[in-house]
Amino acid sequence: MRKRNRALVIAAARQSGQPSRTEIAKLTGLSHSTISAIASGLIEEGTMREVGQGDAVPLRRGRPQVALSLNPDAASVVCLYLSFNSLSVALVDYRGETIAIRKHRIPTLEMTRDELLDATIAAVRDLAQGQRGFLRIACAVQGITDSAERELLWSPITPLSALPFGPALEDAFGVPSPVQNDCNMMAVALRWLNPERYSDNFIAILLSHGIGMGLMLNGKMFSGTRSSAGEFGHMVHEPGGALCRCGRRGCIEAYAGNYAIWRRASGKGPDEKPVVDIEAGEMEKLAELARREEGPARQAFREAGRAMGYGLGNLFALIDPAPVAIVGQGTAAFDILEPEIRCALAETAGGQHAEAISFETLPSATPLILHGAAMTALTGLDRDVFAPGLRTSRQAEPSPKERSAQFSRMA
Amino acid sequence: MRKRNRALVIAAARQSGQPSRTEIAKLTGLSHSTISAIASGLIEEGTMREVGQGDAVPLRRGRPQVALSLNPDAASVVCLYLSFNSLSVALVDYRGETIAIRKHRIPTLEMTRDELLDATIAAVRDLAQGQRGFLRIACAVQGITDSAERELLWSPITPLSALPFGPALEDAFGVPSPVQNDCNMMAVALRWLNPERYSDNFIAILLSHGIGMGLMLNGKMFSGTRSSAGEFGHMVHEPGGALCRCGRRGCIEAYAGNYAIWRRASGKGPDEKPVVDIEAGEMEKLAELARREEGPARQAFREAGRAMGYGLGNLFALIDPAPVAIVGQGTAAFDILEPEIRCALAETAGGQHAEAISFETLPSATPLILHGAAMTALTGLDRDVFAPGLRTSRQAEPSPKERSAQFSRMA
DNA sequence: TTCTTTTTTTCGAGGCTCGAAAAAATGGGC
DNA sequence: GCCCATTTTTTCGAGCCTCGAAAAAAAGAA
Repeated sequence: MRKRNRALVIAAARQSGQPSRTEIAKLTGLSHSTISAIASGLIEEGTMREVGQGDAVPLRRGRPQVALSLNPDAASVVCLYLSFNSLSVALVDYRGETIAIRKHRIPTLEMTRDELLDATIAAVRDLAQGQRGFLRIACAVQGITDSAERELLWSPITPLSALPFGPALEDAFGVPSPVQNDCNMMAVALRWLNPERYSDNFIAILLSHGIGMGLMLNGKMFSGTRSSAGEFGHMVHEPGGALCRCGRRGCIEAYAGNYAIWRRASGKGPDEKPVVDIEAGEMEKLAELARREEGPARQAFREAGRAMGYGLGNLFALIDPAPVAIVGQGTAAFDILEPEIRCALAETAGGQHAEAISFETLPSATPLILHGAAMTALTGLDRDVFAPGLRTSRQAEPSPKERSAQFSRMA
Repeated sequence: MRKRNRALVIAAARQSGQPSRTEIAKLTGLSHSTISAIASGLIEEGTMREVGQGDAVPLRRGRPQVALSLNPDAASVVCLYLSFNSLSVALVDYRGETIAIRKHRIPTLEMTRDELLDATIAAVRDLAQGQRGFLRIACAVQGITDSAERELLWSPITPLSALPFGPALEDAFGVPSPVQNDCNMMAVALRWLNPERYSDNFIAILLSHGIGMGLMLNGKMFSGTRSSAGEFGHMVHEPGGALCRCGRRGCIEAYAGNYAIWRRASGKGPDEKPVVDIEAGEMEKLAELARREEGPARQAFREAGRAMGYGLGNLFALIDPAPVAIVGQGTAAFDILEPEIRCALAETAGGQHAEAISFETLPSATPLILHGAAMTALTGLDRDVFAPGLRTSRQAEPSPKERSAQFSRMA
């Protein structure tokens, strides 16, 4: 009970930055006395800090509020993002501020299993050198991860499969190191950055060489039952259709991924093997061409939009319209895609209110993904370290407790 | 806190029928003292009852366990199921045992708004006449309901829309009367009947004239954000394809619903307007024909299976394989459909482990739906009446509490 | 009849939250 | 410059709740 409320207070502080005790009381709905007790506990153990007047000096009568803040030195975490030819790492303090950030270019496609694992370990070691010990690593990766958040099951960035980043990092640094899908991290970040718009149900789509998606349902990240990642890009748009990077046919990605648009715009057939990478500039040129005149480029974007529109329609048929965030390099051409998307959407069951569906575009994905990973790591830390005992889901518990959980879910 | 544990105890009792205090303690994970206190409270207020030795007389030493049971007279609820030309009502006691059940044949397609509402009211009145007052009505309907569970937004059983069954029943009987999708009720029932197989993530598909689906995700019924009902049947299988009952084209239902199979098997074109109803015997004849020889009937079932397979594949691409229950008249031909479904599934991203996906068929839907509605009503009763104060989601609360909820979701 | 065993109840300790009241810290007005 | 009004924060006691230990109850076994 206390644990839950501690967690509540920490979450409130993390969200609002420098709240006073009174603000926390309002935010959490707990009484002033309770907040006072919890806050003094947190301060005493060094999790929180009083930081004087905060920013705004209120010119009101009465005892001034004293701003609280999570103690940046209470802990730090490392977050990293592994994508095609790129590895980003960041060190983040307990408040969520980035202390250091670094980006490495590595040839992921050609690297062996051990080279990939060692590269991530080296990147973390390099970043954290001389820093006080961090307590957790959050690893965001492009591709499908397992639901235990231990390894990368499959990824377009490497021909290898089942890469155990989680155990490797845990062995190297001795701290919990969950591995999660990059698009899920995007969704987590969006929720922190704009809780008004992105609250309990929304969709984050990453548009670049391939297509990924993160789904927030009922206020929780939805990761499937076994593996993670809603494979929106690999829903079938046309049974038996264009060749996809995944080897199957007719996937949405095989129409709307960069490689697909490029393939179509270059007049190549839908059976042509997808190319590995396309420069952002190249895509921009295609978009420019499509904006200027009728032709294969415009047609390519049209088909891309159509595939996405039907896919979204199918998604909405299942889960109902919700705010959509479109993230990544592909947003640069979203002005061309959007009319086609809406047009296809309107033809589907999910698109009944197609015009009401709201898209937001965010061009840069990496900062978002790192931020999501950081928040995931920090809330994990809160759960495990600063307010333990709450929801120890994966702990080996005696069956009574599990049963209890089952009943509480039913009730 | 007490409220939560009371709810836990009630849920445990409802699930296991006649548990002793010791069993409840095991099941809920609470201590014996707590159970003792809660149980005596529940018994005193008449919610629970001691029922002596229960069924099995244990031939062990020691003080014998005394079996508890929910008091059947503590309350009763009415559940009803409105489907094409049919209205079923049942009166259920607080234990969940059916006291009375009745089925009416009504021409839903031709009835006016008021006739439909009055028919449901009359059916409830007729059933409950002379019985002690019931405390809740649960209304399962074929079609799309709103997320507030007030009305039937759209349904294949009537050309009318936005039928306010909830308010109408509440006005007539003065008790809460949520309206929910029939397939969701199926899913709820499956979870009660077979929690081993149907636990936190599974899919219930109703196969008959049309196609419906209920989705259990993360242990909760997933109903979209605005309306309810995962419209699996109206996901697009072939963009611009066969004409569907809903007026759109290419929906899964337009290939796999009874009317679609019948249309294809009779050699009619995919643009032919769907017929309103087909006798079960007629469908059985078609299935027989398809089993016997190559021809349009077999081809029709093939295409039906293919549409379902791709649809399931797309679904699994998003939410990962989970147990599937296939319910309703259409299961009679599932032996013909299954190979095709698996074959199409294997071509999709969601079908990577197609052979591992498990289907269970249950021919009769109505009892399942009524049972689900009954359980929904009873757990609603538990929440509102027998353990109030827990999660009063829709109550007008001061914003602090809502905020609090927001934070707790983030943490 | 007495002993064992098992279930259920009782009792007291320890936590937790909350409301009310007190204490602290400031601006405003004279 | 002093006192009052106002607002925030802390303190204190009441009231719940859960739990463990011990006691009581209710059988079978010897």
